[in-house]
Amino acid sequence: MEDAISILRRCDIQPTPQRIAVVECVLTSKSHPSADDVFSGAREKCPTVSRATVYNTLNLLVEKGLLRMQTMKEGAVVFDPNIEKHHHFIDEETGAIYDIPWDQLEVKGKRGLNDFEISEYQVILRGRRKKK
Amino acid sequence: MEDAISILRRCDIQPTPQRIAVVECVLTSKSHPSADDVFSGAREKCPTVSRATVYNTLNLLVEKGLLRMQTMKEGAVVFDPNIEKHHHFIDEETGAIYDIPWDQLEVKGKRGLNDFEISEYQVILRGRRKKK
DNA sequence: AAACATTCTTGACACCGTCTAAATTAGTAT
DNA sequence: ATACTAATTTAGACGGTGTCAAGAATGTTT
Repeated sequence: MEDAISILRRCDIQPTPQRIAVVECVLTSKSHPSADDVFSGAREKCPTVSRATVYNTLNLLVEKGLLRMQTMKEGAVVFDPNIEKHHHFIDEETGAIYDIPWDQLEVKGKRGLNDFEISEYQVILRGRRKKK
Repeated sequence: MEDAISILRRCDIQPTPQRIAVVECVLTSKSHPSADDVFSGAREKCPTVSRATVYNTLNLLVEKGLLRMQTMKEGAVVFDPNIEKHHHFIDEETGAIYDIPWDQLEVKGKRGLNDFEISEYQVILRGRRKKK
C-alpha cells in the first residue's frame, strides 16, 4: 500500500507532518468520514494539528482528485476516498453511507433532457440495510 | 389555488399569522428555497416572525408531508414543495436546482442489492444548463 | 374573569466551516 | 552555518445554520 508521503509527493503537495497525519487518517478511516472525524483522527497522530489545517488539506486533496466531497448527511459534508464512479445507499436508521458499485444500477435517460449538459450523475438510495 | 389557511387546516395545524406567512412564502417561492429564503420572505408578510418559528413551521410541514427536505447544496438544506417523485439536476455554475420529471429517467437495478431494503431513491445529475 | 394550553419571541447556544494575523517551519542562497 | 524568503501552521475570531429554553402573548374553556 502506497504510503502517505508518496501520495502527497505524487500530487505536488509538500508532505508536512500535519498533512501526512490527515492523509493517513483519511485512507484508513471508515469510508465516509466527516471533516470532524478526520480532525479527531489526525489529532491522535499529530496532537497540535489545527482545525484550519485539516480543512485546508482536505480541500487540497479534493482539488487534486484524491477525494470526492459529498453533501448527503444533513449538517455536514462527508469525504469519499472512493473516486471511482459509484452510487450511494443511505441507511435511514443509522445514517450510514454505503457505496453501490457503478454497474449494479443502470440509468437510462429518456428524451427531454436536451436542455442539460450532464457532466456526472449518481443514484442515491435510501432505506434500511437488512440484517442478514 | 388552495389558500394557506385551508392547507394548514387540512393538515391539522392551527393557522396562525406566522404559519400562514411561512406557507404562502413557500408556495410562491422559487422551487427550492432554503430556510433562510423562507425566513426573509415570511418577514415581509409578518415582520415579527422569528427564525425559530420559521424552522418549527417548516419542520411541521415536512412531518405532514407538504414539503420534502433535501440536502443537496453545501451548507444548507433546501425545501422542495414538489412532493411527487422526481429527480434533480444541479447546475454546477449557478447552484440552481431543477426538477427532472420521474419518467424521464429509468433506473434498473441489477442483482446484488439484496442486502438493502430500498424505500426511495432519486438520481442526482450535475452539469451545465444549456442556454438555448 | 380565571385558569389552562398553544404558540411565539427573544436570546443563548452548539456546530460547521472560513478567514486573518502572527508565529513557526522549511527551503534557498550566500 | 547564517540570513533571507516563501510556505505552512496555529489560535482565535467570525458568520451562518439550526436548536433549545424561558418567558410573553394569544386563544380557549369553564
